[in-house]
Amino acid sequence: MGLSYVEENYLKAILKLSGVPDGLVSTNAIAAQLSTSAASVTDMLKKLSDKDLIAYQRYKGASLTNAGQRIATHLVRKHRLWEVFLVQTLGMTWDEVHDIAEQLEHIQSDSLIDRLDTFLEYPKFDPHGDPIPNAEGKYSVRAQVPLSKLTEGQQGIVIGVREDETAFLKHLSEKGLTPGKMIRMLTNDAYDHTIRLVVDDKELNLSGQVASNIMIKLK
Amino acid sequence: MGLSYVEENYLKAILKLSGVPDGLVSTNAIAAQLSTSAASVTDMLKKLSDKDLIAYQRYKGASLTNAGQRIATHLVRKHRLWEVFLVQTLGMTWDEVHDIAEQLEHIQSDSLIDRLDTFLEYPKFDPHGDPIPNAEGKYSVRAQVPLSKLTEGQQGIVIGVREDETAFLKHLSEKGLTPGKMIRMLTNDAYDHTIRLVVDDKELNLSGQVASNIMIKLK
DNA sequence: AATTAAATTTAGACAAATCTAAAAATAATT
DNA sequence: AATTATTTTTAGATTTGTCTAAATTTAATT
Repeated sequence: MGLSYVEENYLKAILKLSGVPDGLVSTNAIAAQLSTSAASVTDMLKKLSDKDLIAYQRYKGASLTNAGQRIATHLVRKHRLWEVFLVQTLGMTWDEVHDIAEQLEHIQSDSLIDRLDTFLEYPKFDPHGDPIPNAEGKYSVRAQVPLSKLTEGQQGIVIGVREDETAFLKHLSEKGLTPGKMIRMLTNDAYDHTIRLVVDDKELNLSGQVASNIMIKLK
Repeated sequence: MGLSYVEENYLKAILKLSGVPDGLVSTNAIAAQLSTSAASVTDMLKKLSDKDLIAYQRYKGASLTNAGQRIATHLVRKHRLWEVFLVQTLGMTWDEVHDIAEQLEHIQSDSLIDRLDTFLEYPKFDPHGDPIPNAEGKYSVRAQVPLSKLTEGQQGIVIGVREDETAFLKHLSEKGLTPGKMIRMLTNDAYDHTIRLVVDDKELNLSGQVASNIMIKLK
């Protein structure tokens, strides 16, 4: 028997939050990520622990087991392959595909995903610039740096963003900051974290906050 | 707020069973269709009736309201468009797509379905030969007759089947009876309902039961 | 028409996933 | 170290969809 939609979302959330400190993800962090209550998270952590998909200790936090990581990574693979399909094959825009892929990632069929991968010609990155794990769960890497780290005069290409909120992506689209765009840094003020840059021969201001979520491949 | 996965399946089941008598679908018929208990069906019928998606009278049966029919027809449209995608674009076989489409039909995004329809170039029939409702819910019709009605010497093309059980479809695939195939009737015994016909220059026997579920377009 | 059979509904219970409010454990501050 | 604040867990209730068993209604038979 497979996992429920909900269980899968918990595993994905834990994977997403696993980047931090010692790999232990807190109850509150998961609750925030999934917009649910801490009490609900505790219940589910027990359940996933019983299934040996996470290692969990009361009051300490949780981390994925190998089995849990395999499942979560496969979900990421499916999500990102579907995003490529939606943008590349169906012509949707960059900022409207996340919520649909969030549904499509739960479709159960390995044969379907293998064939989709083949049809799309084995893409390595999704439309937001994030790497797509292969069938064995391995990621490709690409040298990238947050836009906020660039110094005056440096140039590069937008390859992706770290957030996937629709509002944020729409905001960037309106400014012309979509993957593939060439940019050049004009001023990057170290004190008030305000940034000024050039895209498509137009000058643009950004907050340091926003800039730290835009990933650049240096030229 | 949209409907749940389960509610959608009930509406689809009622639509599927609506062909019969006076359009009233019985509790037991729905229970059999969905492999659930009659008691569960009764509960759900009340719920769908409260939402004005079906007209329901205790002990009498249920029928779809206009609103319910619209939703159910849209589900059928999504299911069949996805089947075309799976076969035509991803190269899956005729007999393995039903269960996957059963999941995909619940994905919520009108924009996605419109674009899929465009990408597939507005197909009118799915790989099993069933008509695909357009965005307004209208079906195309195609003159067709069950294989069991053909008389000796008549020829035609297989355009679809009535069943969608994987085992049944696999059985037909093995015999070479897939949509598009030209067939010619040899003998159709009115008494023991046994049929003999030619496909791909090979002779074949079929039971009347099986033949009545294979639809033919006469030449 | 009375009885039997079948279909349908009600009653009560259960599992999954969620919530709020209160209790317990851990972390931070004075 | 003692107190306060934060985080996490427990307790108990709720919703959705399901089930079995019993009661009721409708249909079929004798």
